[in-house]
Amino acid sequence: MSDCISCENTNCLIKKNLKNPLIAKFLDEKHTIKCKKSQQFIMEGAPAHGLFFVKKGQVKVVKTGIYGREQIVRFAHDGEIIGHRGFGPGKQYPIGALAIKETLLCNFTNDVLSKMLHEIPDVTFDLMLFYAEELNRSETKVRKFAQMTVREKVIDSFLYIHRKFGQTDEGFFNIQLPRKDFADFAGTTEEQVIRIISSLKKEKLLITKGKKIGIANIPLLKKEISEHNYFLDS
Amino acid sequence: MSDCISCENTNCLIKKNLKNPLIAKFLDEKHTIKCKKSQQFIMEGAPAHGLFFVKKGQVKVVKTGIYGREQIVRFAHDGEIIGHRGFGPGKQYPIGALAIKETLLCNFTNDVLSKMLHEIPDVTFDLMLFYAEELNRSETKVRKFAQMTVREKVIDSFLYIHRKFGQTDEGFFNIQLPRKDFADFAGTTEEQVIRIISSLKKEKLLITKGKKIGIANIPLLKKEISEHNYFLDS
DNA sequence: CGCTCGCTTGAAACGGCTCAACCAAAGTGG
DNA sequence: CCACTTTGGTTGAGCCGTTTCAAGCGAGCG
Repeated sequence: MSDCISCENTNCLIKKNLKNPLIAKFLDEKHTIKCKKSQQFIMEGAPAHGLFFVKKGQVKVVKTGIYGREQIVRFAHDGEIIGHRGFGPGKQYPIGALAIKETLLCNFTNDVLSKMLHEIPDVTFDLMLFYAEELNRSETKVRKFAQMTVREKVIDSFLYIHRKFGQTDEGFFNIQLPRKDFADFAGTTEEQVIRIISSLKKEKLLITKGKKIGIANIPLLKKEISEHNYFLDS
Repeated sequence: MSDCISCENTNCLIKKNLKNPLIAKFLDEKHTIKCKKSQQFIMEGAPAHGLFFVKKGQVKVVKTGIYGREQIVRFAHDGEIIGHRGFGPGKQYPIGALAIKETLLCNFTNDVLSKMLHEIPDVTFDLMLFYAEELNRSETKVRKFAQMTVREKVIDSFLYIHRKFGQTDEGFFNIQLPRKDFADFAGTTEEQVIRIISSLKKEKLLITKGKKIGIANIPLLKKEISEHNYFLDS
């Protein structure tokens, strides 16, 4: 079993409030779940049974859209929250979630969580701030999807992945994703992503080795999208 | 001055918690502001000085995007919150807001609000739920923008406006908006909106009279977008 | 060894945007 | 009160970016 005291995820909401004496009793009600690669642990539309924290691993959050087209909402790793949108009585999860690689999850049921939030205002406040930030990100994304060209959206996705997962010593992303996933995240097609990767390679902005992708020149790549876009973060 | 006790906006966060004895002292610190038509009361990028509630009126929330293109984030009317994304120390408003017609606003400064949230957990909890809902809406919108055709996006906007503002006895929207605003909301151009209005009129799904627009057949119009789209709300 | 899966490229078709001209209604000033 | 300007709405034509379809390639695996 995983205990929160020795956990290293300082960005975790629970970890932050660990000094609060009220929180201890809730920690006993936490479940730890182990997911294999590609295993789905939240089904879209299923009744919500609580909130997940990524203890260690990588997760993608997906949503089926029009024509059954898959949209990747976001990626998550250590310390991050998943399933927070299923919170509330009788709610269903509006998204699905699956492990990209072997992943350890902490789970609180809705009941436990609800009690915790009503008893510990600090946690509620932190969770509120988290929602507010997510909202920011999401609204920025709306703007991006509405106004960016496909090339810009793809570049933006690469920068997001790099910012979030970092790179290996060789300069490749610390996460393995098929081209299709980049497409589903950027909101375009696999072919477009491939074409753009090809041209970015020619422009010496990207490097690839098999399925692995890395950014060759971050400032220059950033410039590609920040030229006209005053300020977009996520 | 406007007092909350006689206020009719039962969906208002404050109104809901009015029975709470702790809330009274904060109400004295509320400011009431009157806005004329087209008057802007939140400037994008300005330091945030608090949260607004619409007491009575109609407001549009805008954001300048790429190439200075204006994006309408959402519309708001009686009882709704505006400027909630500027919450937090040293924050700036990420959006602008202006009155569509004469509007009455209630304003709490960040200081007052912050104290209130820390002292009254119920309000924090309600605000958290509000953020969660907004997040839902926003993420749905991401999906729409990513996958709908322009025609579908425009139809969807009309349904949103109708759902939110209702219609007059003659069957026109209870809000007056230029075509350009529909375009900025749906994420397209004025010309597209006009073309789609024209064809929807021919299909007997829409009626117009000058600038006024109304839906002739709601179920049929809904069917236009729900055909392939499993479930999209907002 | 042959099969499958993911990646890659080209060509064609489509949708949406831009530009430009035009019109109607409303507002303004002599 | 009429001519003039402005504002918002409307339509058509052409262009460009993106998607779709189709075919081919290479690596990995049973």
